[in-house]
Amino acid sequence: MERTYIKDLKAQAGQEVVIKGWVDIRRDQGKLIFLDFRDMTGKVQGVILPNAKEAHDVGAILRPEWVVEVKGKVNPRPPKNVQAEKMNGDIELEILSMKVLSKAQELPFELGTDINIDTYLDYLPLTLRAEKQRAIFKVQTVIITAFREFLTKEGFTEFQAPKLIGEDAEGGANSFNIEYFGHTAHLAQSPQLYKQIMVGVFERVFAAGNVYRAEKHSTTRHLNEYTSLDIEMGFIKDHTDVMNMETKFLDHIMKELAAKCSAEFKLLKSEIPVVPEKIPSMKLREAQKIIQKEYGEDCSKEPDLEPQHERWLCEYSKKTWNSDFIFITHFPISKRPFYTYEDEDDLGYAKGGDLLFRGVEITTLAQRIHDYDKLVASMISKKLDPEKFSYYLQAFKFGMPPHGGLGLGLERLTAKLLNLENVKEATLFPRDINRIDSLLSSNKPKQDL
RNA sequence: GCGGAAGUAGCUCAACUGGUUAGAGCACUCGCCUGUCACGUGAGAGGUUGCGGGUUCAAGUCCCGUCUUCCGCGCCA
Repeated sequence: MERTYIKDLKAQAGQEVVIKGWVDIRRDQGKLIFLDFRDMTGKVQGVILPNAKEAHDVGAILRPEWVVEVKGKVNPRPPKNVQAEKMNGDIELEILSMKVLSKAQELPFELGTDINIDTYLDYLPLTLRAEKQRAIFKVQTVIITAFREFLTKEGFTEFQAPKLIGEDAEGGANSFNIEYFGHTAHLAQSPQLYKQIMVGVFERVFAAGNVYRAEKHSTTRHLNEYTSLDIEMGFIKDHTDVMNMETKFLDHIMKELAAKCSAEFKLLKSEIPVVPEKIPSMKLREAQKIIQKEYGEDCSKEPDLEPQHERWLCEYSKKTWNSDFIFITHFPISKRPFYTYEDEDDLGYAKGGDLLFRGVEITTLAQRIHDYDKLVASMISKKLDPEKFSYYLQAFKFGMPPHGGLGLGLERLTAKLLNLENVKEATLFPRDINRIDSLLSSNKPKQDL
C-alpha cells in the first residue's frame, strides 16, 4: 500500500492508509494507547483500540522518536474529543498494525522543553527536530528563496564565490589560515572582491554562501562561520541605489514570509515587520546628535556605533517613524575598507553605511571605487600591497562601471525576525570559538555508542 | 583578549547565616487506568555536588588554584 502523507489524511476519511514517520508522544492508558505521529508534512493522533492485539503489543513498547510504518483507518473523532485548533484535530488514525523501522535510545530530554543553549548545541541532531527549530529553519529557507526570486527578477545573476582565497584576503588578522599544498591560503571572509569582479561580467550579481571570520568574540550575535547574502550592482548613481534595492528585496522577503510562514511566526511569538516605502536614513553624525539628545551620551568623537548605540537608534526609529529598520550612512572613510567610495560632497566620509534592524547591524553597504588609479591609491594609503591584489585589479584595468553592493547576515536577520536570543539558534550547526559540533568541546557529555 | 555570572540526578532547577541519609518536576523501570492530547495514578531506581587542595567537630555552602560554559565588551554581518 502506498504511503499517505499526514497532511493528506483528512481527504482519506473512512479509508485504510499507511503512514510513515516518527513517534512524537505516547500516551498509554492501558487498554487504550494514544500515539502522536510526525512526518515532514505534519502531525496526527493515532489510537490503538483494545481489540487490536498485535498493534497493542507494539504500541506498548514504542517511545518518542522511534520510526514506524503504521497501517490504520482514518476516522472522524468523537465530537467531544475534537481539538479544533490542532492540525488534524478533527480526525484520528485507528491503528490496525505497526512496523518498527528504527528504534531510538532513551532521549536525554523531552523534545520541545526548555534546555540551556550548551545542552541544545551538544545534541543538535536531536534538538533540531523540535517544532520550534523546524519553524526557525523553514523561515530561513523562505528568506533565502525570496531573496533569490526577487533579485533574479531584477536581472541579477547568482554566482558561487570561492571560499579558498590566496594572498589577497581583505584583512588578514582575522582570517583563518589553511595549509594549501605547501602554501598558506585563507578561508573567505567575504565574497567582496569576487562580486566586484563579477559586476564586470554580469553587471548585477548576487551570492548566498558561507564566510569565515577568525574573530575571538563570544556574543549572542557573532559566529565564526555565517551565511552572507551578497549583492553587487553596476551603473548606480550612488549608494542610495543600493539602499533602495535592499528596501525592495526586504519588502519582498517580508511579504513572502507573511504569505508562507504565519504559523511559524505565531509559534515563535514574533511579528513580521513592515518595510516602509522609504527606510529612515541619517548620517552617523546626525545619529550621534540624536543619541546625545535622547539618551544623554556624547559619542560624537567616535568613528563608529557601539552595540548600545545601535539598540538606541532602533528604538528611536521605531518610536519616531514606526520603522524596525534604519540606515546609518557616512562613516569616516578612514574606518572603511579600501574599496569604499568617498563622498565628494562630504569629504572624509563614505558613500555607504549600515542597516540596523531591531537593535543590531544586519548589513553594510556602499558605493565602491571603480577607477583603477584611485583604487590603487586607496590601497597604498591603507598600507596594502597592490601587487597582492593584482588579480582583482585586472577587473578595474579593463573597465568597470560605477557600482556598489551590500552584504547581509542571514542568521542575524533570522534571529531578529524571530526574537531569538542567540544568533546560534538561527544557525543549524554553529561554529564558535569553542565549538565545531562537539570537536572542540572538552567536557562534552559521554554518550552511548 | 578583558569584565561579570554560573557549574548539584539524563534534562530543568531547589537546598536559609556551614549542621541528620543532598530534594522536586520531567524522563527511565515495574504496576493500575476505554478518550487521552504536557493524560492521570501507585511504587522504584538514579548523585565522586566540574576537578584538585585548604579551613572546620562538620563543606554543595567558606578560602585558594584549575577546567568548562553562559552573558557583556572590543571587532564585525
